[in-house]
Amino acid sequence: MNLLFKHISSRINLSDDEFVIILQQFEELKFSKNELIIKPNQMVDYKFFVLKGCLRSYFVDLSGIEHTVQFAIEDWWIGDYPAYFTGKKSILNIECLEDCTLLKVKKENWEQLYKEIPKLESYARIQLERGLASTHQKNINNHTMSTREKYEKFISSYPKLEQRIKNYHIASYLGITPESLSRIRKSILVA
Amino acid sequence: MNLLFKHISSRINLSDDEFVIILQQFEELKFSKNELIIKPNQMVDYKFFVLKGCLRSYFVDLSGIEHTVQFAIEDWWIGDYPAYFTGKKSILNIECLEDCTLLKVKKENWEQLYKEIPKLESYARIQLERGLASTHQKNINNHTMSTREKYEKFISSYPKLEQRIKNYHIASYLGITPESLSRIRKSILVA
DNA sequence: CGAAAATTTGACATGACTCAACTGGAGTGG
DNA sequence: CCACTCCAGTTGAGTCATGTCAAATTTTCG
Repeated sequence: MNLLFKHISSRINLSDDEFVIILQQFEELKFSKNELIIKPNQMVDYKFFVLKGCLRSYFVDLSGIEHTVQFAIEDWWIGDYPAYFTGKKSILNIECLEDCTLLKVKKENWEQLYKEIPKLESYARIQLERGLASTHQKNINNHTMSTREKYEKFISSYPKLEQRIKNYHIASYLGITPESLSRIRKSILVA
Repeated sequence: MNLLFKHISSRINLSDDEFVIILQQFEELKFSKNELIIKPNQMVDYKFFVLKGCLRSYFVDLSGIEHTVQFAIEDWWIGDYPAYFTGKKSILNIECLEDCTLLKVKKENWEQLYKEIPKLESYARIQLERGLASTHQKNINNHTMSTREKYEKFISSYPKLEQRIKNYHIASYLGITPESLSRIRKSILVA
């Protein structure tokens, strides 16, 4: 079964016919490992659903340091949401960490679907609510947990991700240096 | 003009009649300074719109330290969103920092309104999108900026808030101790 | 096998924390 | 009007986690 159908119909009731209408607005694209599917300073009026592969979004600060914002694997949405939602130029890079197969949809087409299939706006709202709740939780964890605890939480929350991702990307996601992560990993092994 | 009408109609077109229907689902409540309008471990199937006053939401970690998540003044929504969206028990306290006048709406009534006034779901989605975009931005700032820069950004972004709020609440929002904030303020004065 | 990439280790610097003490202002009661 | 208390904010000293920079080691992959 199509991963996107599964994803949407796990949140709202969706007929096969309706899904056909939805899928018509999507474009299936393949990208190679290391390719950047979004670069900073672009108009980003589209977002992606991952059918296969692994990606990360990150931004580069003034010192040239990369900060990973999000990872995505099969069954996840990914995009430059600040840009997508506000219409401003992109600030993120989105990079394929593996060869990827993605479904791309333009914002205007996606929002047009709200009119044809109103309950799709409920799906969108539910997704946003979950995103906001999890971002809130992540913020809370950021303030509450030690770096070590954040790392342990990350690998226990996303065991599938951890195996597919370099440690320095995890470090960049946790907001620490690879050296610090290495020391934390060592201290966990010893204990 | 009613602040809530102004808020909604700045995002979507809204007739007076429709607003009457919406307002019927709200309850106006007054609270005193220092009152907690939400405490942890409650069911929170409602949220608030601020007509007057100043509030903050915060949680208490295992060490007993308070972490301020959000401030709200006139024209802002506030609630325990993780609890509201997920249906789980609350984790936040929401405290009145001044005497407050609030509009309360229950989740089920609010969502019922989506059926009567479908474009209200667009309003909800737009609010969520902005919330998510600003939370993303806040996360980015957290990783990019020094504590001093975060403080300077806070007071320049919310000059009205700063005057109404104790420094130790700002410190708690920035995730630092009041002592550290004091030292940062001193270093800014000297420079 | 050999080169490049990823990870680990060491030495030192730094920013924030903790804990304790002190300052200054607002409000209160004698 | 003064003494007292409370609260917010400031200051000082010592500690610790993480950063930086450089080098060594291990892993990956053509």
